[in-house]
Order: sequence, then C-alpha cells, then structure tokens
Amino acid sequence: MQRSAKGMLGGASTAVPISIGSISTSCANCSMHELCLPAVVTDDDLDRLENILSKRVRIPRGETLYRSGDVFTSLFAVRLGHFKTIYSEGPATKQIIGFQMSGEILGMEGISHTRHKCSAVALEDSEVCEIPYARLESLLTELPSLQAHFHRMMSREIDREHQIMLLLGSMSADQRVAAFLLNLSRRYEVRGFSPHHFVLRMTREDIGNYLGLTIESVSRVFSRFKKNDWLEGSPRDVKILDRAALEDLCVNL
Amino acid sequence: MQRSAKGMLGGASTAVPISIGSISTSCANCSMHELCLPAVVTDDDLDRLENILSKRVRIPRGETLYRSGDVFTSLFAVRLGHFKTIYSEGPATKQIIGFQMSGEILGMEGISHTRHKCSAVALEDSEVCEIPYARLESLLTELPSLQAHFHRMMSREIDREHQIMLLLGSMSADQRVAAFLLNLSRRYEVRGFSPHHFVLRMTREDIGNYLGLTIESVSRVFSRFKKNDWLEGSPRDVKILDRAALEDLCVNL
DNA sequence: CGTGCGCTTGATTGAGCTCAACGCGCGTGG
DNA sequence: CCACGCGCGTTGAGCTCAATCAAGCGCACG
Repeated sequence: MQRSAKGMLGGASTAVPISIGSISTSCANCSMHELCLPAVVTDDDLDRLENILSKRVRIPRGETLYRSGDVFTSLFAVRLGHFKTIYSEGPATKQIIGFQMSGEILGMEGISHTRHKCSAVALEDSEVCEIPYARLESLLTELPSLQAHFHRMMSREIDREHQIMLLLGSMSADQRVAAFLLNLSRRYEVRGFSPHHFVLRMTREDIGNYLGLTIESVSRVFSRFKKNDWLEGSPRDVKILDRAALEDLCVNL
Repeated sequence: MQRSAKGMLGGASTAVPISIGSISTSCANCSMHELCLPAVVTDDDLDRLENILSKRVRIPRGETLYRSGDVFTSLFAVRLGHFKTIYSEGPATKQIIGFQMSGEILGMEGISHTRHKCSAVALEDSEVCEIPYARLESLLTELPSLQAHFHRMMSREIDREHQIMLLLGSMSADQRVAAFLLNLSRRYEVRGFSPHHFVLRMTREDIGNYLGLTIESVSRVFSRFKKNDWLEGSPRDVKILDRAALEDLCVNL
C-alpha cells in the first residue's frame, strides 16, 4: 500500500504504460467493445476514437489509478480487471461509490472540476485505456453518434447512483446484500461469464462500506443466505443457488 | 393529486405553456443565467441556445412535470420554484433523489433510455424552461463551450449524488439533517437569498425519505437542534443560529 | 512457527423505527 | 359562527435491527 503513495500516471510508479505500437489497443478487437465507449460507432469513427487513446496502463492489485485531488485530465476505460472508486471528504469519511469492471468508464466525476473527487483503486491486476478528456471532447463535436453515446453513459451513471441511493435509503441489510449480488450477477452475465458462479474481488470491508453496513453485518447476511441454501461457496467464491429467493427479497421492500 | 394523472406536457393538464412571444424567455434576462445551462457562453451562442428553448411551462404546486415511464424528449431548467425528483422501482419503493431549485436542470437520468426513470413534482407553483434534447445535442456539437458546460453539469450531478451516498451510507440522523440544512443554506446563498433564514418547501416526510430517515426521526432531530439553540423557527421556517455547530457535526463523523 | 489479515460468530448495546396519542392550523360545511 | 375532518408535525414508550465489543478461526507469509 505504501507504494501507492503517489498517483499512477505521470510519476514513477508500478503502473506500466504500454506503447500503442507494442500491443494492439484496437477497440475493434477489444472484447469489451460492445459495452464500452466505442459502442454504436461506425468503423470509420472507431479509427478516430482509437487515435486519441493515448495509452493503455496496467495497474497492479491494490494500486491507485488516480486519487481524489489529482488533476483531472483523462477518463479511463477498464479493459481488464476490477476497480473500486472511493469518495471521501475529510480524513475519516469514506464511501465506496462503486465497483467497476471491464468495459466501464472511470473518472466522470472529475469533469466538473479540474481535479478528481474520487480515488480509483485496482482490486486485482488490471488494465485501463486512458482517454484524454480534452481530445475526447473535441472528437465528440465531430462525431454526433459518439457524443450521444457518451451522454448516455453519463446518464446511466446517474441512474446507477439513483439505485444505490434507494438501496442505502430504504433497504434492510439482507436486501442490500441480495441486490449487490444480483447486480454483480447481471454484469457478469452481460460479459459472458456465469451469472450463478463468480468470484468477489473485494473484501467484506469494501462490501460493507459500499452498502452502508459493517463488516460483521455483511458476514452475517452471507451466513444467513448460506443457511437458507440460497448461496454456497467460500468467502470470495459465490455460487447463487436460489436466485428467485434473492430477487423476492429485493422487491418485497 | 388526481389531476396529475397524466404528464404535464403534451396532454390536457393544469400546466400552462407560455408562448415565446408573449413573455420574455430570454436567458440573458433570466436571473438564473449564471447558474443555468447558458453560463459561460458568449452572447452569440446564447441566441442560438434561446432559439431551441421551445417554451416555458408553469407547473402548479403538487403537479408532476414528468413521471417515471414517460417518454424522454426534453430536459427542463427550473426558472422559478422548487421540485422534488423521485426514483422508484416497484410500487412500494420510492426514494427522493433531490430537491431542485431555480437554475438547476431536471431530467438528465432520462438521457440513457428513451424514458424517464424519475418523476419530478413541483413543491410550489413553479416554472421551467423546456429544452428539447435532440435539438440541444445538435447544438452542442456546434458550440464546444456549451458542450463543455453541459458535461460539467452532468458531472456535477454525479458528484452531488456521491455526497448523498456518503450521507446515506455513513452519517447519523443528526449529521444527515445538519448536512441537508447546510446544503440548502449554501444554495440559497448562491442565489442571493439569506443563508441563515429560509423556508423549507418540502414536508418532513419528503425530508425523511430523502435522508433515509422516518418522519419522526427528522422531527426529533429538528427539536434537538432547537433545544441546543442551533436553530429556531416554525416547522417550515428555518433560522440557522449556530452554523458552526452544524458544520462541526458533519465533519466529526 | 509466530504474526497479521480477512472472515466469522456470539453477546450486548443503542440509534432509529414502530406504534400510538395528541396538537395545531386550515378549509369545509352545517 | 362553530364543529368537524384532515394534513402535517411533535412527542412518548417500547422494540428491533444493525452496530459495537470481543473472541476465535484459517490461512498466507516472513
């Protein structure tokens, strides 16, 4: 953790920038194509988008991609791996805002200021595409369909946060964890992974912080779900046995 | 309430569209100019923005500007009055997402879908400028500074929601109410109103729903604050006597 | 083989919810 | 004019769910 005392970009760090020449950065070849920024853009437009992607960056597990207070210059598309984003004001107050996986965009909160207002930490060895924001903005004026898509992505982020507000504002501990698992399940399914069996990349503490619960409460809910035979598996390995039960729990607020 | 059984726009309703000719809709003359979409745009650009504002609409207190499920076609800038926006999934689950006042933009959650995912209800007789989204998007490609500003507004909305997530995830009842009052205070101040003395436009129930508390808890917190001489005034009329005390409460999580 | 981290489980506590009663202002109708 | 109902807010009593405090387990790593 001490190694992440400074931001990953623009400083000596364990992050490994990958030159465009050495490895294919082609959006067209990227498996996340359909989920990421380049979605619904023509081949021709795609070339122009690829041209502004300055580099791919590897972020080892536990390292910080950017931190709150860093100058905002770029968005990042997760190419591989998982991140958590943390909002904090003051030293003691921290809230995990989300867990991002491949194809998702990081850093949109930074646009409104000159600096990031969140930190992004890799939950495992990960890789992102850096999208210099100034160049993206000028490209958007030239490619209306990309602009429309970009706006949809920002709007979807707003919508995602509304769902979390509902969760934090009015759901029980059991409902929160169930909703959390179902959300992960759906996102893995979209990515071609099993929706029934996946690995949690985050600790119980991360989950608790995200859901507004203590680590003990999270653990107890997992135990309860396992006792009900709704779930099985070791702490990080989750098998959903009774999806319907989890869904019922969420709707019957 | 029965009168609001259908959306306000495009149907017989109590909403009163105001033709552009009859009343000045000039952004330049609008007192919210500096807080609203037209901020940091040149005079020339301002004309073009005004041209796409199709109409102003009056929404009487308690009426709905748009509701979840309505087709999304426009954003709305609050010109006068106050709104609450409500996210709901299922019949029972409701979460108030925010209280919007003059100069703030409504409807950005709708961009990602063809339909709104929130409802917006006027808390008092209010007036909005309708901004047809398709026309705005094409204007954005032509006016880079407006585009940049629009992105900042969406990003600011994301940031605002992060703050609420922090509040809902880890603050006590007292802290939530204090943060809520300070937030209103700041926003009134920016608008040229007293930050120490203002009128709450929403019920205790609305506040409770927004802050993830019951109506009784909200009431108790207000009573406690009054007993401490941090606050005075009748239920809806708030005078902040000890701002520092409220601020302390929020930082000392 | 100890040490520390992540996780679980149990016992106890407490903040906020639930349920209930009541007050107040206001509009409506007798 | 008052009686009444109603929406909104306050207050109290008791309860509950999740937090806190505490102990212990399993496993990776030096």
